[in-house]
Amino acid sequence: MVRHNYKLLARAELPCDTVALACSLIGKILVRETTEGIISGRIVETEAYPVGDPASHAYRGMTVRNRSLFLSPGHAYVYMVYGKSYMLNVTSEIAGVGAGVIVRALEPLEGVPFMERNRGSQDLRQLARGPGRLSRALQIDRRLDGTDLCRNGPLWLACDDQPPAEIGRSARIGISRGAELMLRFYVRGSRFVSGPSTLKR
DNA sequence: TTGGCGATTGGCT
DNA sequence: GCCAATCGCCAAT
Repeated sequence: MVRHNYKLLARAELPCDTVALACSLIGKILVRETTEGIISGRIVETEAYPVGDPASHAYRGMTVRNRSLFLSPGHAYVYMVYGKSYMLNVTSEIAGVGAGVIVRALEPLEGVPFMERNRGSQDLRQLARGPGRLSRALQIDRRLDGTDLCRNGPLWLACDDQPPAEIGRSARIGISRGAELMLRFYVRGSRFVSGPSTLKR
């Protein structure tokens, strides 16, 4: 088994600006620690939901559901859509300002057998391709809402010395309001990126 | 209290 | 490619 060498990402390394953070998170590593072991993957796709964005859950202010979005940078905001899929976001902007970045896809690194079991599939490409699949693979649900991703714990962010990937930019997937904004970032050429092929160039 | 609607997915054509 | 499933949220009643 490949041994991966990475270290906890310091909060100071995270751009405060939402769009800058979305771009910066490409290539970083998401680490899930369970009692069974480690599951990790490299982030290959993100989307920014900045201040003033009509598609942002924070657009109409703080509610019981979205309050984690208003935490300081580097916290988890986890919510459910369509009654079945959990979405993981990394908060941005200073505390009190609601904004964040959704993590949409991972390239699996460690704990692939756990991911296969959690997803009920052995298709490596599909294990964490898409925000709902990613959460299922890493056992992410509302219990992890508000988690500090810049501290060792059940879920955290890491970086290694892998050279930066070539990053593509496009419109976001699956939204109606603010659909024209180019706020999606992804690794060009990665087969682990979600969405139609027209959004991978 | 209620009804419309998702930052999706998986199955079927 | 198309579409139903599924349920918590929240704006409007």
